[in-house]
Amino acid sequence: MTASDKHPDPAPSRSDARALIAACGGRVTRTRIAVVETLQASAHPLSHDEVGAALAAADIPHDRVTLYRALDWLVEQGIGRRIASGERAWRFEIAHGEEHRHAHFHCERCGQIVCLDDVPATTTPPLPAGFELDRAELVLHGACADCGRRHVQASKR
Amino acid sequence: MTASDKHPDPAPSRSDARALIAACGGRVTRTRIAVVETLQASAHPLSHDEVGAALAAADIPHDRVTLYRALDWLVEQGIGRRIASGERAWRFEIAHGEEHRHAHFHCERCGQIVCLDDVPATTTPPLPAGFELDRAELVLHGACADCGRRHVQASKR
DNA sequence: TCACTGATGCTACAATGTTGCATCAGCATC
DNA sequence: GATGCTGATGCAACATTGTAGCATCAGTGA
Repeated sequence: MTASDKHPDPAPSRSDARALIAACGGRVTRTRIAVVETLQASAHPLSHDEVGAALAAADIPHDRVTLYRALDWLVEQGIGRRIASGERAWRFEIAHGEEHRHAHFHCERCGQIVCLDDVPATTTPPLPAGFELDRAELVLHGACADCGRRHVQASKR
Repeated sequence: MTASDKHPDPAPSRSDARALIAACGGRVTRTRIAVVETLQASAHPLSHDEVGAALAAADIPHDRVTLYRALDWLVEQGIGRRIASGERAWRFEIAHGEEHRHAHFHCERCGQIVCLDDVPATTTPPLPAGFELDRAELVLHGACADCGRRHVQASKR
């Protein structure tokens, strides 16, 4: 993986993950460190399953339920963010503060989720009286560059 | 249910539902008619489960799988629209054309989804090169008027 | 090193959605 | 109105995603 694959904001490192977790008052465990590092190293939000696969690839033993709980804990602490991708499963990414809340693009051909760092998800729409806005989620659906290209080529044949 | 509870656009009626289904070349069946009428009569998107409950209340026999297939078919034909509410289950509403595509509000206290007819979901954001936009989904999360009020009252005590 | 307690790793279960297949019923035709 | 074709239905089984309960393990402070 190259630097350009990574999220632009933080330079992920083992000590960063440990510090991040410890700062929240949680225990610094193998699973949590690995989950944070996996999310930090990914350019796009990962599903629970993808995080699990990454841990397995790194030979880090883990349990499905523990992973759910670790991800939930990260979201609860504000370290992580949960995204409804439009598919059934949640996806998770590292939170970079409210001001960095961005829209996501969901490719309906390959299922990939891409962060649109330039497209803010925060809006101040006219809500009915009495409604309180907590956060906005903007998900764009379509075809990513790779899939769109493949589709054009296929239809040309 | 009063008129103000209903979606503003079409005046739902049995013949409407039949015509809508027949116009797509599909067979006009008991289940499909009931599903279309249920969605038309609702002011907000319904989950599969809620549609099933409505059919049960109307004494219309139906199967869970048939309901899934009927809803899928409606979406496929452009009669219905599928919404990822942020919870695990899909929700469905009657589609009123692309120009009526609107944002939705998800109340995190009562789980209700409200259509924000005045807030368009369509945007033309700056996408990376090669990306093709199909549709945008904007979901706002927070507390609806009822829940927000209850919360304020509870915290005053 | 020890004790406390939060985190983990099991099993079991719930909710939501899908697949395969035999049967039924809508619709066109006669 | 009777008939046949085929799409729609109903049922059982299964897949995926997420949650609950509980015994055990391990991080952390003393």
